Amino acid sequence: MPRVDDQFKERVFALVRQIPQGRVMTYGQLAALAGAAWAAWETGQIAHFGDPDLPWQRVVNKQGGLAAGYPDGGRAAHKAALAAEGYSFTEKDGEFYLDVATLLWWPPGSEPDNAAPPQSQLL
DNA sequence: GTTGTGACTTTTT
DNA sequence: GAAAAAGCCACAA
Repeated sequence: MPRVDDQFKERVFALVRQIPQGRVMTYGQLAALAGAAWAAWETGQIAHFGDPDLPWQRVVNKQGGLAAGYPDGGRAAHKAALAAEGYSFTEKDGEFYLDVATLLWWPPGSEPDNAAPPQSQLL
């Protein structure tokens, strides 16, 4: 029997799979929607080992930056994948950051009062 | 076959 | 500003 609930993992997969092109989500967001805002780290691990077929390229960190451990080149591959889909990001000191204030997407029915809270907690 | 460690972030103290 | 903690899964010895 699972220790907690495997639904956390499946929930993350479902969310990522529902991310429309042109939008992005954050690990903390997926974790929060899955019921574990403090397990954002696990979300990334599950992402890599759980279902590589999902568009994890649309998943970025809370800073709007790129995933550090992305396969095949890490951030470079991630940035290329985003650019290939028409994402607009800003380059900063050799790293690329997305405009989470604009590209951040929430699943239907789970949207907070503000589509993009500037500095408030996710929940 | 079993055990131990590493690893894409986020939050809190 | 910095450090530690927190759901896993996979690989190696």
